[in-house]
Amino acid sequence: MAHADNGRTRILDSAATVLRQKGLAGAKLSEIAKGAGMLAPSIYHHFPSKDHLVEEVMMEGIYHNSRHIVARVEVLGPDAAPLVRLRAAIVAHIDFLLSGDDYSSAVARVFNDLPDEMRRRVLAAYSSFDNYWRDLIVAAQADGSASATLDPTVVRKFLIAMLDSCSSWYRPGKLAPAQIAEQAADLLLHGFAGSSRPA
Amino acid sequence: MAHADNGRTRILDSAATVLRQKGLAGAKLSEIAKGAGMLAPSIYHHFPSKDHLVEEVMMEGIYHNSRHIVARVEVLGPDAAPLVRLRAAIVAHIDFLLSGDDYSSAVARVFNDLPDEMRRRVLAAYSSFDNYWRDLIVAAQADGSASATLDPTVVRKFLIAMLDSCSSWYRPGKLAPAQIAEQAADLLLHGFAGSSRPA
DNA sequence: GTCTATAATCAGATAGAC
DNA sequence: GTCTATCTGATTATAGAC
Repeated sequence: MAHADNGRTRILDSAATVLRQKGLAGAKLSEIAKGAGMLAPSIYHHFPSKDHLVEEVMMEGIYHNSRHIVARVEVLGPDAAPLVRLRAAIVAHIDFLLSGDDYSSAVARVFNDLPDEMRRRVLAAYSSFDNYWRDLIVAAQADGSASATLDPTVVRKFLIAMLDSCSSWYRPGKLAPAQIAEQAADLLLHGFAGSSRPA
Repeated sequence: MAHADNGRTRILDSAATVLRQKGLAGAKLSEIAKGAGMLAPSIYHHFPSKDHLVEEVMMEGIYHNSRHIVARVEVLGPDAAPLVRLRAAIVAHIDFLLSGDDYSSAVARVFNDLPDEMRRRVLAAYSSFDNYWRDLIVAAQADGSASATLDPTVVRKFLIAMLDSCSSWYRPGKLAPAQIAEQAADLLLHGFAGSSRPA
């Protein structure tokens, strides 16, 4: 299950790994092919172009990520307090990113470098998930447990940027992913100011 | 003063603009040259390679940015409360980024794509400025006005990632830079939770 | 389905005239 | 100091054998 052994999936897995590490322009087809145990031209038996391959990695990454986070939030049930749900989403997002999912890390790394038309399509696919974050944020404001003076869109942009940045600076050995996730949630929900914070 | 008219500076200005908009791989020498009113090979009269040119843009960007922020913080005087100084730094950083400085935006955009050796050098140049942020953070923790349970390094990474993200999603016409800056400072210092915040 | 050529393209870099 | 012309190298993509 971890490594599907058909060629197409091996190529996708390898592409996600290389894209995550090298970025869009740095991801050469020859290296992707090597990771899949074949040579570059063989990729064209499975994908019509590099762009198509990259786009499929992006779509997979979005799907992996959103499915994981939604599952971790919805297990709390719809009656959980909005802030509890939001915290769960934050922790799940970092957890997932740092637990090494190459697909979602690849999205975080190369999204801004995508060709315009492709970025539009990927963004469209992302929008339902974006709305999920937005709903979590707005729900907390609606029931009075979060600051209504903050713009929900700005909060979401800052939140996602902050969380996504982890994959570029996290190195195993110092803080564990779970600790970083807790710090992110504390910082976002309660802020840096204040000598202690509510439990 | 806005546009120095010697060739070398025109090339640097154009490179910063193109790097900011297109990223590292997307920034072609021909386009940089066009922005400077010349053709690609002429660049080599002023710079030995594209890498040298890019590195100089990065160094300028760091210098611009740090000088601006330090000035806006230090005008408060050393006796200002640490949190007041930190807030000033946050506001100044966003202000500067969104006010359209191409050099510092270029740094935020391409830093992660830089070749390894060059990224090390740029990071080294950045480290004194990094320490400046760190000192602001640690000072607030030391005098009890900020949470001591948060790791200063993690706070700094999250903070910078959040602020730098502005340049990729900000569009004139909605919230003004000053408003975004205020929201960033409120979110970071006081958090999203809480129905109101201290003045 | 993967391989060995090889084409087509493009961008960074160089040579040398003006 | 900038140009025209050209070289070099890398990379995506194709053709066709096995």
